[in-house]
Amino acid sequence: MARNGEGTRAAIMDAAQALILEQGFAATSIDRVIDRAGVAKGAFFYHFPSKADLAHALVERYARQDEALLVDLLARAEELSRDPAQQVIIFVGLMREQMQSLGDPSPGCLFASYCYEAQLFDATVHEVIRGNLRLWRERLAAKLRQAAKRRPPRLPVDFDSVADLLTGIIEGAYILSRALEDRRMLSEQLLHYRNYLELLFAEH
Amino acid sequence: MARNGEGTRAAIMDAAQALILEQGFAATSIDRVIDRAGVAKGAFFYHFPSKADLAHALVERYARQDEALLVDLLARAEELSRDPAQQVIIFVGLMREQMQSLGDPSPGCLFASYCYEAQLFDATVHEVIRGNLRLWRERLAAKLRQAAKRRPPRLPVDFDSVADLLTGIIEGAYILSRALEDRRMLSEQLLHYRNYLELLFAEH
DNA sequence: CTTCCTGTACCGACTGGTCGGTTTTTGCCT
DNA sequence: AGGCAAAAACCGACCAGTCGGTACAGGAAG
Repeated sequence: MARNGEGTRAAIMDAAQALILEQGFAATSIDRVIDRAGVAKGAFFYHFPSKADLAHALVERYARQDEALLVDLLARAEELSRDPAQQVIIFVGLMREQMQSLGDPSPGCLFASYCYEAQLFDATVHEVIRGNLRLWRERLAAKLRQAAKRRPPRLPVDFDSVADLLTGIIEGAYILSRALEDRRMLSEQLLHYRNYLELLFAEH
Repeated sequence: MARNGEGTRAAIMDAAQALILEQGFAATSIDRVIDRAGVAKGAFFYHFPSKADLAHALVERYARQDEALLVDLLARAEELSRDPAQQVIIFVGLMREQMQSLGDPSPGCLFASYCYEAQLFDATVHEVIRGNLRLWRERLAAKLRQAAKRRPPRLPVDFDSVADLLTGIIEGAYILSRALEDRRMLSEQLLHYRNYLELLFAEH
């Protein structure tokens, strides 16, 4: 490995992802990516055969980080309580912590960015996104079903749908936080999801 | 007015909006817009001085339709019940009807599309979006405050934030419905918002 | 005559992508 | 230890095509 292969590759991907979240994939030219990353054009096409391959590499990396976050927070929540309902509520709290620790740049989700430029990406890219969304649904819905066994919810709900609601609220809050330039949006909106669960699984 | 000025203008805007929701603003070239609209390039630049002006005209039209929908559904909800809490719940139900009546193309919100290509638009465009989001917040929060006077919520909540939750859930559901190719997402997710309100304002 | 368009030809800037060549690191031979 | 070729990592000029936008002559409808 001459020089710093992985480092350069990561620098290109970091620059590209930041630019894509600011202005979308189509408007993010390779020239601007390599300018921001501080590398030449040859370096880009050494690491990525085409711009489409960059898109694919980015969504796969993002999906891996996303899955790792899910697994990590879920494991921590499971250690902090024995009650499944409490575990989900704690999980939401940990997500709020996570969201608040995000840096200055207006936050955004690469999945959502891709979804609003859907036609630019091939089926394999969309399959990565779909797979991750289904993973969140499955993991959370399983917990919710456990919770419902101990204490039936006060309203009849589809647990897959309640699980989807969390990711939906997060995606929606990203958009609101960008449009209204209010970074507290994420944690405020997640609080309502927590409220909803608490009311659903309230005793009596 | 020779020929059909407003008709051509609308045809261009319809074609552009459809393309933008499929692939984003940057990837939507003027050539493809006029091709889809069935007009010549001269016609485009007769109606719009630049592509940026098209973006502005589109967001303003979308905002007007959005505001009209809000006012209409709210008025209908107010006629269907005297209780403010019930009015909001009915309003959510009317929104679900509205969402289900949307046509075949995977639905999306122009505001969200613009937000994920934020840097391509000037401040006036973003101000239109912000204004509309704030309008929804104000109108809904006012209703929620009325509801809270009659029956205090079971959990302490910020009503502006609860109002934002509705738009947030809708935006999130748009993304989920696109990513998972499931058109029922919109109405399912809105049902949870309704549940949340019912639990918040439940008697006893 | 004005308004609303068509059609085509054109411009400079920028796009994704190619390519020949250069530098750096590594593994191997002596 | 020193030398050396090959592979890996990178550079930057260059290409064909597309982009937003201009220009303008002409035609159809009110």
